[in-house]
Amino acid sequence: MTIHDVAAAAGVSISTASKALNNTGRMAAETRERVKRIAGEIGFRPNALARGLLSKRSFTIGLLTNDTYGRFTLPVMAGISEALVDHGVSVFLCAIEDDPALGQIHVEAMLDKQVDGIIASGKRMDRRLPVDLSSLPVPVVYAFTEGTENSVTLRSDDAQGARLAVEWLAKLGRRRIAHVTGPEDFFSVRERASAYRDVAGDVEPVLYGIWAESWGHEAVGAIWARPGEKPDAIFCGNDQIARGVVDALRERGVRVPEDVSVVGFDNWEIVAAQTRPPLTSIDMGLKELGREAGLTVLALAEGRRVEPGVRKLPCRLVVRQSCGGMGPTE
Amino acid sequence: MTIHDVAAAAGVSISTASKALNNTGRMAAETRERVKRIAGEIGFRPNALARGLLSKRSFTIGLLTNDTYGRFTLPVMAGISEALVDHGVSVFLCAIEDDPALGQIHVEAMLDKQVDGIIASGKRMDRRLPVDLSSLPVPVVYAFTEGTENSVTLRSDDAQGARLAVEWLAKLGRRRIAHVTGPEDFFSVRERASAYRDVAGDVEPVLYGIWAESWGHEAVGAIWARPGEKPDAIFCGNDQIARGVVDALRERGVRVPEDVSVVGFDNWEIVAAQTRPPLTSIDMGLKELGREAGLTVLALAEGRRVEPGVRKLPCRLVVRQSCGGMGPTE
DNA sequence: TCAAGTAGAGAAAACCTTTTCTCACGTGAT
DNA sequence: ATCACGTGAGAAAAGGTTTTCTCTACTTGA
Repeated sequence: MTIHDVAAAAGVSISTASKALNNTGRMAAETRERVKRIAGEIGFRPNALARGLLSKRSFTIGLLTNDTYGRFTLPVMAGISEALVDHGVSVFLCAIEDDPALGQIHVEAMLDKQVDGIIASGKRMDRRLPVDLSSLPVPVVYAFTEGTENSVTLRSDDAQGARLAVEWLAKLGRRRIAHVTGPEDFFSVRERASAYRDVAGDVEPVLYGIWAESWGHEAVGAIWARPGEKPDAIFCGNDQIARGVVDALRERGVRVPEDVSVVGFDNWEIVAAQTRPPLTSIDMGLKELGREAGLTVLALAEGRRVEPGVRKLPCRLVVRQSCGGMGPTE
Repeated sequence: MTIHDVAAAAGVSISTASKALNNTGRMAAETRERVKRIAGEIGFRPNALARGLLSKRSFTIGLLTNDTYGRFTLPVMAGISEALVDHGVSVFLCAIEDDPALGQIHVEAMLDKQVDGIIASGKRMDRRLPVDLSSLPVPVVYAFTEGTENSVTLRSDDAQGARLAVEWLAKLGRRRIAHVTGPEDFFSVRERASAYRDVAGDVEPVLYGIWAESWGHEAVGAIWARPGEKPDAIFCGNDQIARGVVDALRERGVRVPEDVSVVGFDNWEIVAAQTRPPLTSIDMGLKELGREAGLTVLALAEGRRVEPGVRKLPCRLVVRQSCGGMGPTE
């Protein structure tokens, strides 16, 4: 089923068939219509390989990630795919763990297949993928992972997200807002903590730990073991910690949200929705991040110029029940 | 950087260069070596599009899924990729939600790109993808989703998995084993329940509900509200339910695993490992499933014959701490 | 010394599509 | 009647690779 068959069936030459189908060239309107109709009838679909060979565009991009869980990559992937499917672009997903050799293999396989571009993603914004993408013959966009000098990098605005959370708590009348978060060596952690400090002041401490429920438990233990006034809100570094915090509070007889409001970060449905009460959380908009990354790499592939540098996309607050209050006012 | 360049640099014709690089044809060993060396030096990599155009093999396959979360698809994907990367095959991931139109678009895009085959996967083994793959010009393998008549379908052996769980509980001395599981209209649920019944007998009931922690809570409430003897073990339909069960038991002062052993299903790290105590669970071996699916579709693509029908892959028990006892004896 | 055979290497076709160039024919103007 | 021009359509090249066929020159055996 090639364009030869279409041409033969329509009684025209291959070139005429091609021009008819692509709406190019000059020809009688009747001819064009006839070719199109016949192509439709016999179900002709052009071979993308042949087309790509000539046009230097394969309508294919690669998504490289070391995020095994897919916690971050999957929403990003969904966004990319959603944005690009309309442009006829398909996406190679390459999970490379943290193996440089595997990364190299995948990158080479993609280059051989003439991908129009590569999006690099990861599980942590301040770490590089274990493979050098800085001098590839195709454009590269970094999404949710550290990019190289002069590259296009997309990330969520953690500071803005943190502010959103703390301001929401403040708006609900909370004054003693604590912050329980992940390891301090994460850039996101420092950024969120700093924004938290700006809005919440010095009333309560920042507790650094690990990204686990158990740490949320522990942190509540530590705070409530302390003499003096207790916090009336806890802003958590992610939803898992928040879940640990909520569970620990409940076990200790502290009511959420009546006595203490809790906000999580990530809006990881599976955690946030299953917590009792369900968590109000900050959504990093990973799908939008993916969409932007997809459109950006496409623009670069088409030769359009894109300003290099880091672009931060806004987070948004998702209100559930762990804070009390009504929906967001904005 | 094409084979032209290699030929020119080596002072041979294109055909000789090609034959040298592919270890085909007749030529002086010295010539072959020289061409190879030069190709390596100038970093020549053959254009897969041109190669595919001729060979009718694109070394590309598609993974179609409607599993948005990626809970099931991601491990399957990892297995596929792991198995196929050695063969130079890259994988298009297409998330089609439950949208037939979107599915159609993705399938057509993949066919245009001349994929060598398609693997269909889903979030539920007894449901079809919302797109008909029964008469495609490329081989199709179904993994963790219902296939069509005469297709190759891979699934996990839920009955065997359930037996594994219940036998483990029995081996630990548990005699009153209850089963709290998901909606009865799931095939897996019925299969697991039936295997449970075979091994555990009629001592305790099967409680059907939904796939959520809250149902685990509720179920414990219902069981403990009942007069008479309580179960000494609960086999749960998935890890989320198991987590709800464990939490509910703890809240009620029932000790896990001392008083009641709990086994989950899915071995979803993020749930199983964060539960207190961490869940012993049944792993469906999704990565192996993916690996098998990958190798199978590759075999079909290469024209090798594969027996159609349903192939069940074994589950395995992953021991953590929610049952007591030591590691598995087998 | 000549015929037959073989090793080594190149020419050309094929894969499928797009695009540029060329050509034939008909129309309108002079 | 001749010229210029526009219209419609086909021929051919290009893209990068593989594969089959062809050709030359040399080796071997008689």
